[in-house]
Amino acid sequence: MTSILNVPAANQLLVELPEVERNAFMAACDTVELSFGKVLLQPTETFTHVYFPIDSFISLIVVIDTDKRLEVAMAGREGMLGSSLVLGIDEAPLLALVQGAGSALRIDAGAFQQLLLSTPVLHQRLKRYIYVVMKQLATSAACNHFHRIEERLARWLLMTQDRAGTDQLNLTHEFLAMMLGVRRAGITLAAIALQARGLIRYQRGTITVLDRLGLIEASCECYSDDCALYAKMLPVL
Amino acid sequence: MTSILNVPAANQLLVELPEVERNAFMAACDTVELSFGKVLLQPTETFTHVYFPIDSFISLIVVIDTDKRLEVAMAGREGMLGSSLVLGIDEAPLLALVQGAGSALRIDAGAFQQLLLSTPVLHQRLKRYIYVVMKQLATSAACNHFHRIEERLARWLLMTQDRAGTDQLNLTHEFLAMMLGVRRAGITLAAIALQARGLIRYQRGTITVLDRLGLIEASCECYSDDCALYAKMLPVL
DNA sequence: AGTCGTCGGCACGCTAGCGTACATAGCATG
DNA sequence: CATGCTATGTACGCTAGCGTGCCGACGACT
Repeated sequence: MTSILNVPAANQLLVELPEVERNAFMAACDTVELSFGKVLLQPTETFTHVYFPIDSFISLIVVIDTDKRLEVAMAGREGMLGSSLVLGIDEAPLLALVQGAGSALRIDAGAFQQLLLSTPVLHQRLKRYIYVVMKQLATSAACNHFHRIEERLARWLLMTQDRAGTDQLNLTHEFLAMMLGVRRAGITLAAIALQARGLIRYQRGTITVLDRLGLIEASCECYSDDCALYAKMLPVL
Repeated sequence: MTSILNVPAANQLLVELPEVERNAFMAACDTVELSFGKVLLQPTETFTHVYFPIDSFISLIVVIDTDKRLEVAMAGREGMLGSSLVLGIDEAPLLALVQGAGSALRIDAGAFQQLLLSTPVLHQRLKRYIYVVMKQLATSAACNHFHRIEERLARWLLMTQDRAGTDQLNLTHEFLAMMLGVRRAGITLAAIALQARGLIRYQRGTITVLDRLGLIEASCECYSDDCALYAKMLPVL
């Protein structure tokens, strides 16, 4: 268990807060464990809590027609689930699915909105985060449209690796297919190609990143662009 | 020229403001004419002004690789250009292109941020607008990925018609191709199909919507979904 | 009236990815 | 060790859309 003092630093949005804000935040939150596959929110559901992942991460998914799904954003230690509440809206826009098990800081939705009134630094930082997410959503739209499965897969693996903090990822082709909105067989082909290039290795539900730099080259620009934007808007001081 | 009293009602985000807020707003803004094709902002450029279209409308476009472009959002009388400033960020995330000539209310970026401090109703309304845009960006991502050109074209024409307020649209296939991120020839085929179904008629740069309801049926759900969300989050009282 | 640039129709072969189906192989479980 | 489930490999024909290039038609402008 992480010590109380370190916890706020574990989520990037919460680092470097002034003492007062940190204390107020810590008083209002608790730590929860998120288990893989858990649906935290269905679209249009009302937020009961806001989550700040520590070593867990969450997929945000657009659902069209039950069988047509597409991940459009990810929230791990660099982000949060519930940014709509920063805008004063308590309705979830997307399906939120726990994609990496682990812990997260959790705050009651009402308490969170209250808290924001007295924590201007945090508030400002979260607004910047929303901006980043918006731009990433726009980029994703173009990426999903223009880029090939192999590039998109590479990008997705990198994003996941960043959030999982390990080069071993527990993922099936089936799952990846849902995330990227493509056929399972399409993922298999792309994965074979990436493996042949020596960038990843995988077997029965486990993918290992072997060559991160190579994978970055194999991915579309969108990955680096996203990273650059985040670093620019939400620098870790 | 629209009368001063009516102007605030001309943009949907500005309707039903309390007297005080309306006056403060009117004092800070002026009316400008936007001409077709004008680039109001390049991505990463700094906002100098915020625009609230009256009968003009603006395309927000993701640019990847110069020749790969995709419209991801539209701002007409129902929206605004510069919502990032509501989040305190003065950087434009996307390319903003005037797609329909007409007039718009314009405010200096700094004055706008000042104004928001004393106009809570407007501020809240704009935050709701940002939420709507975010959800629309996510929907667009899925739409561009899953839906066929013909459906997307139908949707796009409907969205444009709503903002143009006329059933005659001045659009070339070339332009539409850029908006949807597809080939010009792809648009031609889709347009032929829609015309054959009696939903539209067109000739040399002009498209006329003949059967709006039919066009809604021909479009993907995304159109109605977007409309429904807007109506729910930003009702015109 | 003639000229010329723009707009739209169309056709070519090509690629990515689809839907589906079936076969193999790893792993857990009894 | 046998069984059975699940993950992966692969193959089939098919479709949407691509890149390109060419042609005709419209219409603005001299």
